[in-house]
This record gives sequence, structure tokens and C-alpha cells, in this order.
Amino acid sequence: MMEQRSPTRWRRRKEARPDEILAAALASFAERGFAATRLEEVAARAGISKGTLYLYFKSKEQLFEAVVRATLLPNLERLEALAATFDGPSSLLLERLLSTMADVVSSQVGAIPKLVIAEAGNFPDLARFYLEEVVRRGLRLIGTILRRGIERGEFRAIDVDHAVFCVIAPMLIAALWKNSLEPHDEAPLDAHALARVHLDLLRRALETDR
Amino acid sequence: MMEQRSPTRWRRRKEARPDEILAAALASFAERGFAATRLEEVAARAGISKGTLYLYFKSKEQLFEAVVRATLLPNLERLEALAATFDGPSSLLLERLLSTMADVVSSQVGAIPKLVIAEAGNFPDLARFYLEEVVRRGLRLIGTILRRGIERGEFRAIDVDHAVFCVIAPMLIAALWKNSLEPHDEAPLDAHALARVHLDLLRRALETDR
Amino acid sequence: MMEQRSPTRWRRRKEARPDEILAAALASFAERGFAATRLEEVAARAGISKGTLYLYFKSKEQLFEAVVRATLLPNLERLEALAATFDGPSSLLLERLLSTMADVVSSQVGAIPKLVIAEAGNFPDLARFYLEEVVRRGLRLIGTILRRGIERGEFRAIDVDHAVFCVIAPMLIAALWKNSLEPHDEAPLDAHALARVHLDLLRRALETDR
Amino acid sequence: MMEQRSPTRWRRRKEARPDEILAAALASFAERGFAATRLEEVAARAGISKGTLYLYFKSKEQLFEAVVRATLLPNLERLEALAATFDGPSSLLLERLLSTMADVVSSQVGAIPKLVIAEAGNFPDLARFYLEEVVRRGLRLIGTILRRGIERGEFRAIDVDHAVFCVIAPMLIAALWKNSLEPHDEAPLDAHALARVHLDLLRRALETDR
DNA sequence: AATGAATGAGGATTCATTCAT
DNA sequence: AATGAATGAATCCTCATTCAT
Repeated sequence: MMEQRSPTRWRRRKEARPDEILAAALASFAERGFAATRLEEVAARAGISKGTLYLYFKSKEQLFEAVVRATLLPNLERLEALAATFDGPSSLLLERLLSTMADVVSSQVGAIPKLVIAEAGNFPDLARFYLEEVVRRGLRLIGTILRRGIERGEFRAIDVDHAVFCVIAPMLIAALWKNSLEPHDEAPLDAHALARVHLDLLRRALETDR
Repeated sequence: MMEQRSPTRWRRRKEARPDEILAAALASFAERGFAATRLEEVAARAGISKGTLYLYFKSKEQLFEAVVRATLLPNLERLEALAATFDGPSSLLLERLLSTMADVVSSQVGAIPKLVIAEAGNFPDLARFYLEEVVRRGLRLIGTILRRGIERGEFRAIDVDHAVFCVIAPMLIAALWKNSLEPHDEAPLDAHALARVHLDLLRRALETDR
Repeated sequence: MMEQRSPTRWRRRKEARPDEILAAALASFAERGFAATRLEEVAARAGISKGTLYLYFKSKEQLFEAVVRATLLPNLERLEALAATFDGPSSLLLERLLSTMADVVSSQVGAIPKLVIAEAGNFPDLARFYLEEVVRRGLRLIGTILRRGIERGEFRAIDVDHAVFCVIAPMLIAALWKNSLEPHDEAPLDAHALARVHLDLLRRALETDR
Repeated sequence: MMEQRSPTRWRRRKEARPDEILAAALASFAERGFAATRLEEVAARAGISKGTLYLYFKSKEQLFEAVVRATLLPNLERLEALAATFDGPSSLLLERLLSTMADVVSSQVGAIPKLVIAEAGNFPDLARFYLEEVVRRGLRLIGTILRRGIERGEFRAIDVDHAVFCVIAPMLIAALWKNSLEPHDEAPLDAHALARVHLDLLRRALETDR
């Protein structure tokens, strides 16, 4: 006599919830930014009620931080693993790296830099975490590759500390672009094409004097 | 002993006020972002009362838009004027441009890109204005320089449309860095040093095959 | 001795709330008028918090309109039902009508005409609603009765369109009086006595020449 | 060399100002009510600045009270003078009275009852003034006429205290109508036609049994 | 006398957070 | 575990009033 609900509907709920919430939150934060995002919207997107959010995250701020951490770490590790095990020419490693970043840029993850940049002033802890665990680590990764190339005689000697910024800058700009101005533009940016052009320029720029 | 009021509770400053308010607002928005900025704080910084803001700007949103427009336009025109009148080798023009951008980046104006990127989703009009009147115009300027170099045989043939992103990216990143993560870091980024390294890389990257 | 909180900070009252709020709002609006009524006062009267109001009505204006509509419609229908089913002499119908209006006048509902009259200029939609759905309908009801009396030979021929105003005017004035000047006076107006005197005058006024 | 202003422009200013302000204020209050009227609007209508208002009236409330008093008293005296000197049949006096009221109703003065009714709750002093000096006096005037008619054998014996309400009600309703609902209606109310119909009804209603 | 820039108290509205159910 | 009604602090904005000019 009772209304018979789908038996699988609640299956796997408890474990999946946090991730579903994080995904919903990322989408909302990416669209509107931290302050302009209403938890009601996040809850609706996650298919739960506002109150339920608080069973998993104890405040909006913590949800925000969790989104950033959860989204970034896997990608970072992926990139580091790539570099650590790579064995070919450094310019090929650079190519792989830029290509992987082009993938990331076009995904949901690409919204994170925008969020962190926008809210760093209001979230000192998050800013420091991001600075240490993402930016520094990322720059170090690039720096390692550049030094490897120089040591192996593939690249000419350059100011590595500053050059690393030049290496990641275009991919970062692409990530920001896709999550801010692109929705207001007609022509979407092709991140992979940009990565290829950037790589072409970089190869020449780093080439040892023949 | 009667309470002694400040002799002039307020002065008339109709001409100076708008600019003072815009400067105060830029500082606040740069620190906290649009939503987290309280108009009371802007007013205090500008040395006026909350209500006075509304004599000059009819809402927080309009104040925000005015800040962006007022801050950007003079700088844009400065850069365009530089390019229009320049007559030497293209790589020197590029040098001048990057050096000028490094100046801008380190000033208050550098906060604007962060603000626009963060709020584009909530201010469609502003996003479109910025896209057309700043970004497109800026990219066009760089594109013109690259094409000029190619035509004059100074630069090799490249995919200009994508290369322009590679040219401005490091300076933009520097602007964002200075207004978000740098306050949480110990070592400040030297924008001019970055510009020099970037220029060095670019020169090699664009060089024609000897 | 710890501060003892009320055991239930709030109860769930989703069904009862709207009506309680409307009653509280009617009381406040009647006392002070629309603009001078603070929502905090309405909330306090309804035993809820300011924020709760917004769960049920999305703005002060909509609350005002809801008060007017909710208060008027049941009474209108009551009067129309009376007339539609009546079967005796027209002057008796008039008597019933005036007597019912005297009841209404002395109740909370009597405050509505004052509110609408005062705010018609600021609430065009409400004014039109009231004009069509209350005033016109009410005047039509009276007109029907007068014409019925004339057709049945009970009343002499008169200018019905203007006479209807003369029929309701005293009851309306009584409603306004009770909700504006009476609180400042010593002697309250007896609406039923006024209705009786008015009916006496009307009977003579409408009587056919014997 | 100086711009030559019309020499008469400032003539007669000082004396005329208060009345010009009162007229402007009456118009604004009539349109929007007390609370919704901005002094800026009154000032603009009067062709002066906001600050100048305060040279003549020390607060919005006092301006409101001044408007009411200034507008009512001359008209009241006019009506009383009419009754005091009248010498013909009472029904003719009634006719004159209603006709004069129909004039008043259609003028700016007709807005006063609406204002006072709406704001009586917030202006106890004004309410008492209006009650004593306008309403009571007006009702007394009508009462005097009715009693005169009864004493002279022109009218039948009735409950004068209540009948007076029936006499003025239609004209009052007309005044309220013109200043609230009529702007939202297509067909304007003809106050004089209403007065004539009302007089016709009243004559019959008051007629002694022949 | 007149102005209008400046003020700041007041109030509507939003939304993160709580907690009885 | 989940809900969603209720809360109230926070903040934008309005406008009567003041006062230097």
C-alpha cells in the first residue's frame, strides 16, 4: 500500500554525498564566486536540502576550502607523477605538461584559480595553502624540468626562477579566461591550440645556440 | 566644557569627491572583492559618510563599474599611444610595452583584472565592456606589433592570434599575483625582472631563422 | 542558574502562519498606514521574527496587497450571496445590506478602505484591483437592488448610477471614522444606529408617490 | 558683462513663498500621502531648494500640519458664513451647501480629508485639530440647518445627530474618490450631479408628511 | 535669504546557520 | 540521516535634516 520508491535510490548515498556536494559547490562558486553563491543553490544542485549541507561541512567557508583542496590535489599529483617518471627529452616533457594542463584548464578544475585569486584576501589560510601546496609546488615542478633541460644541454642557461612564470602563464590565463570572460564572448579559446603555439615559442626560446 | 565639535563637520568638495571615492573604492575592492566590501569601509577610506556615496554613485554596482572604467581607460590609451607613434625595431617596441605593463602591474591598476575576472559572472555588462574595450583592444595592440615584426622580417611567421596570449600572459599573471597571493608570501615578485626574462625568451622565440 | 531558554525557540506552523501574519499586518497597517508600519512590528505582533515574514511574503508591498485581498474577498462574497438569494421586499433587502455593512464596519475589515484610499496613488495595481473587484462590484450590487425595487414598483424612478453612492456613503464614512478619528474622540460612533437612521431616510427618499 | 536677470523675478518673493510651498506640498501629499512624499519633490515643485523649505517650516510634520490648516480654514469659514446669513427655506440652504461642497470636492482642497484620514494615527494633534475645528464644526453646521428645518416645519423630526453623517457622507466620499481611485478609472465622477441626486433624495427623505 | 553638499539614523531585505521534527 | 521552518546579524539604501557657503 505504501508508495514504493526505487530500491536503489538511496544506495551508495552516504559515501557519495560529500563528493556530490563538492561538485555542486564547485559549479556554483565557479559561476558566481564565493560571496554571491547561496548555499540554497548549492543544495539544490546537489539534490539535497540546505540543512543537510551542514551534516557534511560545518560552514560555507569550510565548504569552500574543501572544494579547493579536493579539486586541486589529485591533479597536482597527476602532473608530478608524470614528471617524476619521465625519461625522454625535456622539451617532450614540457609538451606533455602543457598538454595535460590544457586538459585541466578546460575542465571544472579550471575554475579554481579564479576562485582562489578572487578570495585570497578573505581566506588567508586558504591562500597560504594554495601558495605552498599548489603554486610553489607547481612552479617547482616546472623549475625542475627547466633545470633538467639545462643540465642535459637541451636548454640554454636562463633565469629559471622567473622563466617558470612564463611557462605556466598562458595556461593559467586560459583557465581564467574560460571561467570569466569566455561566456560573454562568441569565439571560445582553444586551450590545446594555445598550448601548441606556446610550446613552439618555448622550444625556440629555450633552444641552445646552435 | 561643552563638547567641542570639529570646526567643519564637512567641507564642500564636489569636484574632488568622485575621484577620491573611486580611489577609496578601488583600494577596498582590491583587498576584499566586490561582495565582501562594505560601503561603510569605502566611505571611511574616502573620509566621507555612507550617505555621501550615494550623491555620486547610485548603487554599489555602479560604483564598481565606475571604478573599473575610470581606472582602465587612461592606461589603455597610454599603451596605444606608445605603439602608434613608435618607429624603431619591433622587438624594442615589445620591450617598451612589457616594461610599461610592468609599471602598471605594480600600481593600483593591477587590481582591476582580478576584480573583473572574479565578478564577470555577476556583471555581464561590465564583462562585455572589459572584453571589448580592454581585452580585445589590448590583444589587438599586441597582434599589430607581432604582425609589424613579421612584415618587416624581424619576426618569423607564427600563429599571431594565439601568440598574443603568450605575450601578455606573464604580465597579467604578475598583476594577479601581486593582488592576491603576494601578500601571503615572503618574497615579492619583481615585475620588471619578470618582464626582462620574458622579453629575452620572446626575442629568441620570435627570431627569424638566421 | 543558567539562562533558561524558552523550550521551543520556534514551532513549525507552516499552515497557520500566513493567516496570523496577515492579521498582524492588518492591525499594524490599520494603526499607522503602510509606510509608517515597520515590518519588525508586524513580526512581533505575529510572534515571529522579521526574517520569517519573508518566507511567506516576498516584500512589504506584497504583504500589503495580500492583506487587502485576503480581508476583502470573503466579505464581498458574503454580501453578494445575501442579495442573490433574497426574496422579500427591496427595502428589507436594503436593510439587511446596511445592517451587514454596519457589522463589517466595526470589525478589522473596516480598516481596509482607509488603507486603500491612502495608498491608491502608490499602488496602482492594488487600486485597480480594488476598483474593479470591490468598488465596482459593490456599487453594482446596490444598483441591482435599487433597480429591482424600481421594477417591482417599490421605489420611485431615480438616477441609480449616482444614487448608489448615496446608499453606501454613510457606511463607508463610518468605516473611515472608526479607523481614523474615532480614537481621538470621546464618543464612539454607533454604526448600527447610523445604519438605522440612514435606512429610515432612504425608505422615505425612495418611496413611490403614494 | 554680467548675465542680466529679469528684474521682476524676485519681486514679491518673500511674501509669496510660504503659500507657494504650501500649494506644492498639498499637491505632493495628495498624490503620494505623507510618508511617501519626499521633501525634495515638494521643493522642486515649489521651485526652491530643499534647504529653503526649512526657512519656512521647521519639519516635514509641521509642513503637513500647516498644509491642512491653511487649506481647510478658509473653506470652512466660507460655508459657515453662507449658513449664518441665509434667510430662505432650509432645503434651499441645503442645496447651496451641497453645491458649494461639490465645488470644494473638485478642487485641491478635496485631498485633505484623504490625508487626514490616512495619517490621523500618526498625527494625534492634527487629528484632534481636524476633529474639533473641521469635523465637529462641519457637523454642527449641518445639524443647525436640519434643526432649523425641523423647527420651521419644513423637515420632519429625525435623529439629527446621526442624520448629519448621512448628509455629508456622499460629498466626502466624492472627495476621497477623486483623490484616490478616480485616477485609475476611466469615467470621472461628476460631483455636482451627485450633489443634485443626493439633494433630491434628501428632500424627499426630510419632507414632512403632507 | 537661499543653496545644496553632507550627514546618519532608520528600515527593508538577504542568507548563513540552527534545531525541532 | 535528512529536512526545512525559523532565526537574526549584516548591509544596502533612503531621505529628513543640518549648516558652511
